[in-house]
Amino acid sequence: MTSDNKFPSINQLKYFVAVAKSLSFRRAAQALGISQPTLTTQVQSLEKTMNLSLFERNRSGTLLTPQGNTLLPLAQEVLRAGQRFNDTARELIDGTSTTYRLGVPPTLGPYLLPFVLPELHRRFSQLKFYVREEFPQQLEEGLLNGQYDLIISPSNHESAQFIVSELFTEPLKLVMPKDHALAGQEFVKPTDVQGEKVLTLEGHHHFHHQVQTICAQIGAQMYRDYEGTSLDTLRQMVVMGVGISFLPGLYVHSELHRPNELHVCELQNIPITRVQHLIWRNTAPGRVFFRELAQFFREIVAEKLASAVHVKNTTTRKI
Amino acid sequence: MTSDNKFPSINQLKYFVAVAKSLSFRRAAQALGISQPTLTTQVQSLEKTMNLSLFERNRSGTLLTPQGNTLLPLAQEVLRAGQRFNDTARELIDGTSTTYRLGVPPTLGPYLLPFVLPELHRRFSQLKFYVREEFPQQLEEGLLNGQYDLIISPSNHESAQFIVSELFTEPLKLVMPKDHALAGQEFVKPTDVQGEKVLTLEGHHHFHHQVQTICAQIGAQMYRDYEGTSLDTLRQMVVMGVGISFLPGLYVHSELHRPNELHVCELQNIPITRVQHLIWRNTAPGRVFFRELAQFFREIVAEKLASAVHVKNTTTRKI
DNA sequence: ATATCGTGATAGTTTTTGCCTATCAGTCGG
DNA sequence: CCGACTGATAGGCAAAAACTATCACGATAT
Repeated sequence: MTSDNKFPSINQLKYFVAVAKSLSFRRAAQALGISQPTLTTQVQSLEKTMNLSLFERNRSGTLLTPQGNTLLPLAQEVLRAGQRFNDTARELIDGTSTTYRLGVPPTLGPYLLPFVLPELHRRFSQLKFYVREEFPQQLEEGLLNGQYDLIISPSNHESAQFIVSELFTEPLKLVMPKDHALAGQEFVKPTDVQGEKVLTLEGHHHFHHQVQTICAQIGAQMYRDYEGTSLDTLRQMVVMGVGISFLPGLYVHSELHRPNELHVCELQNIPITRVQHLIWRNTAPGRVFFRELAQFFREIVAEKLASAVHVKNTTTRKI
Repeated sequence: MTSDNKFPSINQLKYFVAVAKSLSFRRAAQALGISQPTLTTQVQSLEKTMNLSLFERNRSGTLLTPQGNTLLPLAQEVLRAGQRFNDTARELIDGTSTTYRLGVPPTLGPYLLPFVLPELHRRFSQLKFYVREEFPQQLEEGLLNGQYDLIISPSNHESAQFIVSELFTEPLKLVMPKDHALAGQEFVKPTDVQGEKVLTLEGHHHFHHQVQTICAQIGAQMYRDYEGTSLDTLRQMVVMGVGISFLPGLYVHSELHRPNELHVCELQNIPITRVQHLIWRNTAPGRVFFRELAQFFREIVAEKLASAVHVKNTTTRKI
């Protein structure tokens, strides 16, 4: 006796509406493609569960009761909502009209997605991404627990649960003030950098660890007193002469339109890069489409950002 | 292949929402009071008819797919619409929370309903009437074809399809200008009226025919050149001295608050009245309540309008 | 008056659907 | 590596929903 939430079935509501429209059980049954007795019993059953009369049966014709009159638009609203569900479901079938939750690292998203997403939208006008920026570690965690459907991440952690598709290789450029002693060279000898103060982002950026590794490798010292919270502040600190730094190729490509501000170069013979991947759960039902999507990413990047990054002709691989 | 309007059942949507909420088939099944295999098969069936995946099944846990995520609010909207249907149906059960379409003659409605409807609303706060004024002939036609649920009418045509419940008897008052020769008497001898010009409403008012009958009976002449379209214009014409007229007691009671304008009297020994009835179809499922309703009408009229009309202690009778 | 046609309701039967129990096959944490 | 968890599957039964055939009644035309 808590709450008799005995819902009428959608079919019964459909039958109710059909009879209300034609005011004839026989004609309504024909329109519905069912037999008249079925229609009669179903409507009776609906009336019984609702405990009221929807129709006034007359040997000649059928009329809506005042109650039926009141309930008719509500029943139609249920059917309309069902129809919307159906229509939307149909659109979603092939995966190109769906909204995916995409996670990207903050040091990549703003400099990559503006080139890629508009082009994807051009190809699949109904395809949408809900983009969120987080550090790679949280991205992977979020992908695992369902917060994301897709992430882009530099780490290709082996995991039985992920499918990792390599997108492109991005160089890390060495930047320094225009008036720096090493400025002017396109390639700088690693030995020249020894002893330089290298600035980087705060610790939980993947970028931080990578720079740390590089510094250890070439004997440079990381300047830990000032760690930026964004690539923009990092650039500003370099401009102000606090030190030198590494900046992702896509950032340089996107943001350094005033080349006189900084000198951009690379380390000689030591290609420093990071590799970005598109990653999804191997259990994701969208995995077929995700594989195509990764390919689209590569194609678009190869087309639009060839000057900044390198796209291997890699096919998706499972790790 | 026209349109696969294979609707998901309401139950399946309910199951979908339940699983989406708890992200666990077993817990959702428990919450729904069904077994886990049933839930699994129903959700699978839903996915199959929709031809997409709503959930990503992982041996440890369950996640919504992007499609499921999109469809979830739509499914909830269907359920909410169903809930509204249910809630409304529950309110409508006893008939006192329903909107009834009530038809009344134009010579009665404005002078009766303002006294009755507020009182009915006081007793049944959810009871509503959609009131429409028409001539009695159209009222009966409208009642027959379902345009009205209830009508008030002076005619008590015998009909196998109607139930007629007498409400009250209303006198027709004789009115004349203050300076008329007969003014001043409370009862006028019928013979004195012979030769008087009697004004009335246009032909399709029931009122017209009744006055016609009376005139023939007492030997007065109907003045056919000016037939009013409303009781108000009729009154104005009498005030202007065009002739004398009969006016319904309830109209006199409602509108003649300036008694010096007109003299109101009655014919001696000839009680002229009209009887109003509440009428509904004998097939109307609301007939039990309509019977009560007629009784309420009589009680309210007896209480509020005793000075203007007469209520018999009549019970409902079938004609 | 009476036969005919049209209405929805009913009876009896078959098919489909929904739900159950029992069990399986993976995954995860200790 | 084991036990505890996940959802999926198989088989069976009962309820729901469908069908055909027929009925009872009212309206209408003959």
